[in-house]
Amino acid sequence: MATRTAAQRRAEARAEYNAFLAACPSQQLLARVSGKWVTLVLSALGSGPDCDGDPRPMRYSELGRVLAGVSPKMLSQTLRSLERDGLISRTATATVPVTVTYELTDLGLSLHQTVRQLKRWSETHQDEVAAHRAAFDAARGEDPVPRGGAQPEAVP
Amino acid sequence: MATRTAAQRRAEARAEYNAFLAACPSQQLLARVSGKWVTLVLSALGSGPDCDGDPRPMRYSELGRVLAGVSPKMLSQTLRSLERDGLISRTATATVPVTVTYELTDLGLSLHQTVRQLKRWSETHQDEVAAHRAAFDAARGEDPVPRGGAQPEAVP
DNA sequence: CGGTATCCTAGTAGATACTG
DNA sequence: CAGTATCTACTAGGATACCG
Repeated sequence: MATRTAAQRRAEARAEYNAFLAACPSQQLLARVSGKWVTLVLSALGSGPDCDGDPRPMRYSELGRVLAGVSPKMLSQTLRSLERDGLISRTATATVPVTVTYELTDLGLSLHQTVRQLKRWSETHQDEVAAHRAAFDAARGEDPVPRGGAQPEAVP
Repeated sequence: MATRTAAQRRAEARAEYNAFLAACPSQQLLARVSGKWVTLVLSALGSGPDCDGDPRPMRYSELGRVLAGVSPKMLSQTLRSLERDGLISRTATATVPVTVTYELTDLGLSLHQTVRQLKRWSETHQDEVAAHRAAFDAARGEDPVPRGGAQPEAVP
């Protein structure tokens, strides 16, 4: 029969939607960039260790020092995924001990520029957001007036 | 004594770094924007249900229909966090049944513009990334030459 | 030095059911 | 219609130990 429950209809819709989400370039980019260390690696390679210089290649251990507290696993994983997407290039020199450097590609550099735009927005508006957030929290804490939805019941 | 293990030093560094990360506006923004439904809500409110119109207010259930497959919980949660940050505004009209509409604020609109920049980048470069990715995977699959690190052992 | 392999935890997304 | 409450599942992130 053609009758479906709401849950079934949602499940079907979700199945279709997954294809859309998977195909949607901006969602993919967000998934790539939203990793905890991705933007930090990008910044380090794009603006030097001091975050306000020129792009330059860096070694694995140097990145590990700049991104304080990163575990070897996450650093490896992040670098590998960025390399996979052609955003950074990896160069191994057969010295002893082996020397490996990472560097932004042109593609990675262009992404870094775009991310800087986002960074600029957040720097410009961070206090606005903070103010809204504080106001919102204060309103909910001190004046819990019902806003149409259910409100947590006060002590009887 | 002042001697610390590598793990202890990393832990300390991480503790300091957390403050930096928490304070870093761009990281905060990314955390805010990288939620699965955040950008979709932003797009829906910023470009209409067809994703290529003008910004206009939408109702809860309308958003639920446009963002196919979203559960009421996630929709609520996403809308609430966006409202908290002052990116959208919520308006409840005391009709029966109650009518609630959501709308981008100026702040939310400006963020939407910025996110569109990111979207543009991903649309421009998505095939480059895909090509790199394919090449990388092919190289690893067909020519597993050791690149300095350990390679997964073949069957003995 | 530059990683990989293994195990573990904690936060986030989703299903389901219920309320004003 | 517009949510809230509760439970479960998944996976990103991290600690640890070890190899080339």
